Amino acid sequence: MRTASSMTIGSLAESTQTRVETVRWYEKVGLLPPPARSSGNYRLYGPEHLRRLSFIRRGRALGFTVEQIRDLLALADDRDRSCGEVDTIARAHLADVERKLADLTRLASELREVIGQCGCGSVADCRIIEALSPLGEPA
Amino acid sequence: MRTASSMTIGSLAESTQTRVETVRWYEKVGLLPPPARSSGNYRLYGPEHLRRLSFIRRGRALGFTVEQIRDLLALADDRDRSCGEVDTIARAHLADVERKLADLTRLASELREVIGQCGCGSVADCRIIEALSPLGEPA
DNA sequence: CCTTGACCCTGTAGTGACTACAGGGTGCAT
DNA sequence: ATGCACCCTGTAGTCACTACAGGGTCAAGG
Repeated sequence: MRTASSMTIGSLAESTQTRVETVRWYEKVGLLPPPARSSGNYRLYGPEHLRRLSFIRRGRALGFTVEQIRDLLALADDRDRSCGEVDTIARAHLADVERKLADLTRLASELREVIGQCGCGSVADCRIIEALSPLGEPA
Repeated sequence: MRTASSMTIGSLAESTQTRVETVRWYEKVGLLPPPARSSGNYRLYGPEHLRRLSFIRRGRALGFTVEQIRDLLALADDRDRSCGEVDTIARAHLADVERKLADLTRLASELREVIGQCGCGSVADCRIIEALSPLGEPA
C-alpha cells in the first residue's frame, strides 16, 4: 500500500509554482505537515500535501498573510463550524486591500503631478527635487 | 557662532513625524550625516539635518525606497547636473506604483467576488474556502 | 566502476525599512 | 537625593521568503 503517487519536493514545488526553499519554509513554520522520507532522506509528498500547498499558494496570491492562511486552514479542517469566521477574515483582508489601494491611488496621482511639472532642466530648478524639499529653499 | 538652533534627536524626530530609532537608523545607513555631540554625548542637529530628514521623509511618504532617496539626495546636491536622472528615478517609481495598483485592483475584485458568494452556512459549503481549494474537492 | 550532473539535505544569514527591547548614562526639577 | 524623561549603544525581531555553504543521493552515460 505504498503511495504510488508520491512526489519529491522538486515536483511538488513545480506543480504549485513554488520555490523548493519556500516549501521547506512552509514546513518549518508549520503550514505544511512534515512528509514521509525516502531511504535517502528525501521528502516524499502525497496528494494531500499537494492540495494543502495549493490552498496556501492561492491564499498568498490573494494577499492573505501566512497567519491568516494558518487560521483559514484550521477553519477549513473543521467542516461543521460556521463559515462566519472565514467570512470575517476575508472581509478584514479586503478592507486592508482597499485601504492600500486608496493609499496607492493618492500616491500615484501625487507622483504624476510632480513628474508632470519637470521640464528636465538642471537640478537647480527641478520640480521633482523641489517637491521633495521642505521649503523650496535654495540648498 | 555656535548654532543657537540645535535640537536633540527627540525634537528633530517630533518635528518630522519620525521615530527616534528611525532617525538613528538613517544615520547608520548613511542617509543622514552624523551630527555633532553634546558634552553628554547627545546628538545635536542643526537646520541642515532638519531639511535633509524632511526630504527623506517626504520621499518615503511618496513610496520611494531608501536606495532611491539616497540617489535623489546625491543628485539634489549636484545642482548643475541635468534633471534627467531625477526624472528617470521618479518615472520608474511611478511605473512601479502603477503596477502595484493594477495588482491590488485585480486582487480586490477577486476578493469581493469570493466574499459575495459566501452564504455564511457551514464551512463544508463555504464558497470562500472552496475558492481557495484547488479542485473544489471534498476534504 | 566511475564520474557527471541534477537533484536533495540541514543550517545560517540576508532582504527592506524599520521596531523593540536591554542595560545603561544624562539632565533637570522637586 | 531622587524621580523622571530623555538620551546612548547594541542586538534581535518583524514578514515572507531567498540565497548560499557545505554536504549527501540518485540515475544515466562512458
